[in-house]
Amino acid sequence: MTQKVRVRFAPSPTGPLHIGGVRTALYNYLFARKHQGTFILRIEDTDQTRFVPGAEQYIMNSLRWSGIIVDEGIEEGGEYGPYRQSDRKHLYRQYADQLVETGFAYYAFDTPEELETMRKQLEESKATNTAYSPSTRGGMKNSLTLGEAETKSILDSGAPYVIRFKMPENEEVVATDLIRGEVRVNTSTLDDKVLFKSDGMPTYHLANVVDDYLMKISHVIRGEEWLPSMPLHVLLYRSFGWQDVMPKFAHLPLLLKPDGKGKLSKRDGDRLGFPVFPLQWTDPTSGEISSGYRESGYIPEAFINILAFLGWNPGTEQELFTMQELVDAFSIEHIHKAGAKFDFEKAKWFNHQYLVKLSDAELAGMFNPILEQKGIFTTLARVEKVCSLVKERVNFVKEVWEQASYFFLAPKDYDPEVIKKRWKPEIPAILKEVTQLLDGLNDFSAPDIHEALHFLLESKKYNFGQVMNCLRLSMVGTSKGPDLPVIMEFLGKKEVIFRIEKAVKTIG
RNA sequence: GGUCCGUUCAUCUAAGGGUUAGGAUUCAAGAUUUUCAUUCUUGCCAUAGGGGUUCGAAUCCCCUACGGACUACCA
Repeated sequence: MTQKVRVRFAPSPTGPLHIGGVRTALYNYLFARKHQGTFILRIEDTDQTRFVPGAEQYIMNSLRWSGIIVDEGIEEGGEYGPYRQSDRKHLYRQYADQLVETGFAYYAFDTPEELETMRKQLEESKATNTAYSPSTRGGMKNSLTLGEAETKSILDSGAPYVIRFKMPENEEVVATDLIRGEVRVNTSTLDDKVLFKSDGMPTYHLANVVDDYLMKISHVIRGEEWLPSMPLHVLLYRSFGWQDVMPKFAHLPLLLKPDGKGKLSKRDGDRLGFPVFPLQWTDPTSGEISSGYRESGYIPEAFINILAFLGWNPGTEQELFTMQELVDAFSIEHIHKAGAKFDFEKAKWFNHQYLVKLSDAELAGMFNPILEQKGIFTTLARVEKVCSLVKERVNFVKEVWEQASYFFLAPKDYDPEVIKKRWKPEIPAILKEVTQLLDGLNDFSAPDIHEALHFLLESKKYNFGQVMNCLRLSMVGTSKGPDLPVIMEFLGKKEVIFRIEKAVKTIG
């Protein structure tokens, strides 16, 4: 790589960023870091009608939570700013003018109604290309058909106009995509795209090419939905005379809806049973709330790991990667060509792997607020102990409570299945013996409890599994959880005896 | 409709002319455990179809089917 790597993530702030967008940002970021390059965040807000308050901040917050660090952007600054296209408005006009002057673009004055009529007529006549194009522009109202004088007078009158790209006729455009190879398209299937809108703003196509040029972007890594416009962009670079510094293109496979059809979209919200947004989002107009990965209890590192593997793989059998490991392993060659469906089950597994790797103190720090919400205030040491005992059995922090409530509260009711299977008529008497035995222990520690229990049950030849399970039922309310003596040590002698007596009284 | 892109287990994917087509998740069974979970072992499950090229094809070529994207003065 001779040229310095500069890549950009260029979302449009029309709502919350969904996970496909985060993945695009991630791949750009990994590529930049891998090559000691620069990762730029550029906001593409040239469509004023689709402005959504809060969306821009949401995008920046999402990247930050994900651990994707922006080098140049609105908040970070940089030599190539501003990084919001609406703040660059004054820049684009001259480039559109340049193309008109050099004959690569022209003015068009057709009204929306006239365009609609043209399309209808073309459809009826079964034309293969129903667009504003070399074959149709001759019948429309534009500077090509009206002549210089009339064009000038319309322009001077202040009438609305757009600037369109003058698509060459019947020319084969060859463009190279780093993931898919050469893509060939004949310009006769393309159209005279609007470059500059009547509201004074550029369209995506113009702004994108101009900004990538001005910001010295080396690689354009974006979603596959842009593949069809790559030929147009290549032609724009050529028309500007920038072909020598044109960035390389890589079009990422799409993230698909898991239930089958189509690319994942913002509207999928929570319909599929999992979040499509990194952070929770409240729609500013409807007030509708969409859940986020952060609020659902995903660990950011796990979230990134999951996303990284949707469309890319390291070529080895390693699956758990830190961000730095992803940077080291990443390469565009290993990006898969086909779209990927999100696998919710595997996402849970990933989160479990990261949750288990958390230290007890870290997990306790995340679980303690939930405990306090339940009205339980205890020492951090005890919370850590509980976390260490249950973390293997949960996928999310919020599940810790379900697995650990009995450490803090005596069971209210007892699993009828377990009662039916284990609670025999002789049990209350045996538990009475157990109570006396435990009461006599000086050191109420797990090893001592363990030893005493074994001694009693073996010497009296009691059914080990039966008694232990009833004891567990008394402590936990069902047959689950870690080693029983460990639970009992945690609860303490007084509470243990209380729970045994309560169970005997309740179950009978 | 047109243009372009794609297609390996249910899902994410490996194998870039020669492997019993590998791994992971899910699911099932077993082991371990007083229980549940973890863990470990085992199992089930795939090259869309058809033609070529080749000694040999998941891999290269063509056709078909299916899927997707795009086709706005949206990005």
